[in-house]
Parts: sequence; structure tokens; C-alpha cells
Amino acid sequence: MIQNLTDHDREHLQEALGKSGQKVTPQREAVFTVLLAQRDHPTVDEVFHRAREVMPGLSLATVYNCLETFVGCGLVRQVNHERESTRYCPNLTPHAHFRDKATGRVHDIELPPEVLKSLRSILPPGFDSDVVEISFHGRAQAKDSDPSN
Amino acid sequence: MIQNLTDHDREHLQEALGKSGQKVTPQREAVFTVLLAQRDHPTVDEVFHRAREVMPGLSLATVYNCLETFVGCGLVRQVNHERESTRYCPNLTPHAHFRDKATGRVHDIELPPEVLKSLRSILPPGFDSDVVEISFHGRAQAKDSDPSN
DNA sequence: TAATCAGTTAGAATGAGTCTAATCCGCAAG
DNA sequence: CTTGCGGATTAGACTCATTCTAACTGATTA
Repeated sequence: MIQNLTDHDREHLQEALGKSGQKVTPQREAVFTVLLAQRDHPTVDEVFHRAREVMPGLSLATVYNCLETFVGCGLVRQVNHERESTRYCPNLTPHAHFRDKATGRVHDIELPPEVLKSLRSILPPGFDSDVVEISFHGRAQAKDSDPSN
Repeated sequence: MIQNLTDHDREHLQEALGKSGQKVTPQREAVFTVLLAQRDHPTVDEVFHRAREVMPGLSLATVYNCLETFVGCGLVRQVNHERESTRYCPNLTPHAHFRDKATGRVHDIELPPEVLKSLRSILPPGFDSDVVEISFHGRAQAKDSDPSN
């Protein structure tokens, strides 16, 4: 079920949007709520359908717009795997993604700072990177108690 | 300019295809030649146009087919960045990719075994991965004498 | 009240990639 | 030879995620 945002989360939303000179709208709040309610890396379409349950008039274009806005102000991350639909992830801590061949599900894998550092160290001089994407592809033993919030 | 394959490369092609029960065709040879001639991670479309110069009747569908076949038998790797067109890379050694924001160009970054190992070590028990994709995104100081072959 | 402006909306347009059905080609059997 | 077979190739239609466009909404300002 999709609950309302906690005060804390609403503040987080408001602050991040505000910093980029944008405002909180009901649509943005609904989309953000959906993202936090079920952290299973939904596609735009999944977000759309979930958000519609709460706000029936919401349009797909708006969902695209909201998600783009969130990415722009650092509220969520995009996750791409091969050429599949883009997925969205509100986990902002440094982490890698693991895509389960069997189920298609995406799992977050914690990324210790020293591993991230050793990874960055392979860049030759002159290469300056702000983003590193790491994605594993394979099989995970299912022991999956759905990672909602 | 697109030269013919060396005997060594032609053997490589023949062997890899043969192992998966497929044969060398003029189209496959042309596409493979194009990939080796200019290792700049071309898109399908780029491969298509380059190969057409050598084999004017070649169709786009065939280029897709050839590349898929090559990926299937381990002759080349796919490189995906965000949702851009898939690119192809005949470098089979373990390496990461660096995508230059400014030029859109993709560079290979050598990946030392110990870094790869430390990366794999972050997978929790139960997660088994055969493929890891690492891609950096940022700016590279241009000192680029075209990486052909 | 009117003007403005960001945000939202529906639907059209785009474009990478896939699918389909027809054709081609090399080769083995007759 | 010539026939038949199967994989490869081809052109073009199709799919579908994403982007674009132009009209509309609603809050805020003049």
C-alpha cells in the first residue's frame, strides 16, 4: 500500500526541489511517494501505474517529467541495464547493482569506500569522472523478503 | 581505410564461429573487418555505414544479425551507456569503459585483476555473477591519436 | 481583471532495435 | 547437372521506450 510521505521525507523532497528552484506539486509528491514506498527499482511504467492508483488523472508524460526532475536535483538515481527500460532508485548511498538473470529483479549491493577508491584509481591521469556505474549480472539465490522501504 | 583481415584475425573469426556451429560468410567477414579496423566503439549504424563502403548491398538487419552472432560466440562485447545506442568493442581483455561527456567518445580503461577481484568480493553470499560492467562518466583530456587497431 | 509562467496533459513523433516473409546461396543427394 | 534443403540475408513493417509539441491549468504578480 502507498502511504503518505513522512514529514521527514516531505522535507527532503521540498529541500532538494527548492535548491534547484523548483516547487513541490501534488504530482511530484505522488511520484516521490511511490518511489519510497517500494524500493524495487521500478520502471517508468511501473511508477506510472502505481501512482495512478493514488492520483488517477496523472499522465505518463508527467511521470517522465517528475523523474527527470528528481534525477536533476539528485533525489533519485537512474539505473540502466543493457537496453531495458530505465529504472529508478531512491538509494543515494554509493552502491552497485546486481541484476538477477532469472527474475530480472535488481538488487542494491553496498559499495565500501575503499573498493570505490581502488576502482577510481584505475583511471589514467587526465581522466576525471564524477559518476561510476557498476552493474553485475548473474544469479541470486532467492531469499527475498521484498525490499520495501 | 578498411583493410582485409590478417590471416590471424580470419582464423580467429573462423574458430569462434565454428565453435558455435556457424560459418564464415562474406557479410560476417566484412562486419568483423570493420570492427577491427577502427576500435572506436562504433554503433550499429556506424558499423553499417563503414561496412557498406566495402560491401554496398549489405543490409542493416544483417549488421544487427552479425553483431549478435559475434556477441553470442564471444568475439565482441556490447557496450551500453545510459539509453544511447549500443556500441561494439572487439577488446576482450577485462576492461572498464570511460565515456567522455564532452565528445561522447568511449575509451577503454584497463582493469587490473586485483581490482576486479576486490569488486567481486563485495557480492554477498548467494550472489553469483558472470558479467560485471563498469562505466565511468566524465571528462577526459583530449590527447587522442585515434585508437585504430 | 489581465498577464505571466511553471507545470501538466494527450497525443504525435522519433528512433533503436526486432520481427517477418521472401529470397539467396552453398552444398549434398539423386 | 538439377533438385532440395537449411542457414543466411534482405527490405520493410512493426514495437515500444522515450521525447516532443501544443494546448491547457492554476497559482502568483501587475
